[in-house]
Amino acid sequence: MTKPRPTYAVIAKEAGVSEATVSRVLNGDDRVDAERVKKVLEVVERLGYKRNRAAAALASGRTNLIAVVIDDDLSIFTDPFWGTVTSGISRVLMENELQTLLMVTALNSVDGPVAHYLQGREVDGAIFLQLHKDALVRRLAKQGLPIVLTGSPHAATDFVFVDTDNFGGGHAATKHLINRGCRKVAIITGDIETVAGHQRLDGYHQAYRELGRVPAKSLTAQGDYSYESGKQEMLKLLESQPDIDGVFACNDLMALGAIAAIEEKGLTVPHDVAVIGFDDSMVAQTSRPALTTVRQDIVALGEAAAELMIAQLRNEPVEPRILPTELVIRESA
Amino acid sequence: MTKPRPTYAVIAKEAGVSEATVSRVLNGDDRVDAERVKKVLEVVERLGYKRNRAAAALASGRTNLIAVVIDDDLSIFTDPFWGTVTSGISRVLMENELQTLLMVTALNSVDGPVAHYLQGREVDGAIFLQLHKDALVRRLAKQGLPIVLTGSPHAATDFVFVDTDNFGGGHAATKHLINRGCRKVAIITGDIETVAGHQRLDGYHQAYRELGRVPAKSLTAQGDYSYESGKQEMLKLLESQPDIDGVFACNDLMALGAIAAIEEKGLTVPHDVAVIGFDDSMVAQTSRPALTTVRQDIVALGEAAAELMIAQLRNEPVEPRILPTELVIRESA
DNA sequence: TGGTTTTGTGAAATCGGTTTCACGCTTCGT
DNA sequence: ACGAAGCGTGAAACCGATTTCACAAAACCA
Repeated sequence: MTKPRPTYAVIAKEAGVSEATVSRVLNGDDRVDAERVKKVLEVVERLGYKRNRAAAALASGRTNLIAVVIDDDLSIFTDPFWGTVTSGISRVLMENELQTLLMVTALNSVDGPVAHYLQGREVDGAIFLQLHKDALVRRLAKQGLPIVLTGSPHAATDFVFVDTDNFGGGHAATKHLINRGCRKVAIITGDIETVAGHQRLDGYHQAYRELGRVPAKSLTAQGDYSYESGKQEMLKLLESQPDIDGVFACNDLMALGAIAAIEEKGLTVPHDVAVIGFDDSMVAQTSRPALTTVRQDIVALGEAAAELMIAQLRNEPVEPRILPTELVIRESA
Repeated sequence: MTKPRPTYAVIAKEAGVSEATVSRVLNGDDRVDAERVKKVLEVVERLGYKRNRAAAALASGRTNLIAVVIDDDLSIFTDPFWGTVTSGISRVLMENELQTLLMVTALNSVDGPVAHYLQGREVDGAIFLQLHKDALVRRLAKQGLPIVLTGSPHAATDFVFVDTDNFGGGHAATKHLINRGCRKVAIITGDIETVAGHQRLDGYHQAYRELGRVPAKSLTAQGDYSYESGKQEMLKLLESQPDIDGVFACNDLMALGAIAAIEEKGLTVPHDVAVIGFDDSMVAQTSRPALTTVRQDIVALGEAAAELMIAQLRNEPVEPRILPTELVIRESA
């Protein structure tokens, strides 16, 4: 019923060459007689040959597998972000004959099963989504495993990474609020611990600085990227400073929370207070008022990560990549 | 710098047994002398041995890889659903020493690279997200590849699948609307081609039937799961039948569209028209009014899929699994 | 007690590619 | 024109596990 798949032995015999030559042809070694190449390819085609990856991996030490590691802190359960990035990664890898090994796990320990797995040369490289405790990544890098991070690393390390231009996005958002006439622009940050969070805040400061002004400390509220936190922080801001007329929330969810808070206070968006979010997630398009927000191209982020990985595998020089953002103007600001 | 990882040869020598015995110990073969087992495990521990999967795969024919195949029709780019399912799958697989191979691709052809890959025994099984053209799946199944589908298959095949109780969800939603006093309940369906879409519609009909009534055909509008379609269909419904006082939209996005349409007509939700969605996605919690919706446990769906796959690999009997839904009552109905 | 079955074990074959190496032949430099 | 270098090629070693098979020792049976 299941006829055995052909092997090099069969192909070689059929084509009248050695197995070594078959291997050369199939791996694109160019110093093989053109006639033989043709012959081998013809046989391969005719027999519908498919290389056995396990055997190839064993012999060559290359698995053609790239791990995509996602820290399982529940964010994946509700945030479409990671799935989107991953799909971008996967597509590009696949185009380059690489497979995506997905690892969703709690990465707290430097010694968990994932760590073991990655150290075992079971994959040719690893792409980390979100920044994890450096320890593991650093160790893997030292072992020579090609690594790409999404999101800027904490310290000024020489890790290869891709990231959205958080600074530019924060700057553009704040600038837009100022340009449309806002005099007192607050910011609701996300987790300040993350580099992305800090960069968006820096962008906000920069926009103020360009005006020759410095935003009052009291205009900075710290949320945690949740709807609820956006609402609470906005309420607090408005109570202490009722004349706030613009808010940059560091993600869309908090922006929506902020809008809820503003309307609860009897004010309207954007007339009394203009609001800008970050991400251009699905909620931004469907909310009312529709949310003005900073769009980041998430698929492109994944694609860039994959491309950097591939470049590393080819021993090409690689530079970190910062992807531009785009301000999407809707109704809220 | 990189010290070579130990192999069976080393372990065997160190423990004073044969490689065959090492293999037996590490694969849980129980007919090995207890003393030797202990000795081998001790050496394995001491040397930090990690099995080389490529070699194991080559020798045994088992790869310990399970493919998760996602049809790349853009839905993944915006819908958190698939990422969530996948994370559930991945977690359970990993707990069982299986790895998740992610394949995001256009599956239209029965002959694309993915098809080749899956046919090449490069994975031990495949989990399909969304129902694809049966042809490929059927072929793979015939070849003996263990398969699990998420979502009910079209025909009454004997595929193993997991699905949400779409019928029950549709029924519960409609029932709730009727119970709260709605006299004329419309439905905005999703893609009627999909089984899930049909089942939700059936649930709606069943709820009516239990009242001894039959819903007018004109109360059924067909959307495509997008916000825009929900809005358009609702507008049309209200124009032809202004006395509609309840709507069951087959997903949250269309429910939000419907709400927008209703309010545009100068009516209020839920006072004039009550609205229920499906999914309990993030937008349901953050919309105003907060959306009453049918929650499906998406992570559980993934976990169930993985469990069914594992059962198949163990040659245990498997039954399709239908997961219950839960009506989450918020403000819109 | 003689013979048959069970049990634990190791030697060796095996999985299916990749890669090293040596060899013969062609090309090049002087 | 002669030795050196380069090129294409196949034989064979190799990657690191699993699995078959044969065998000795122990357990079982009548």
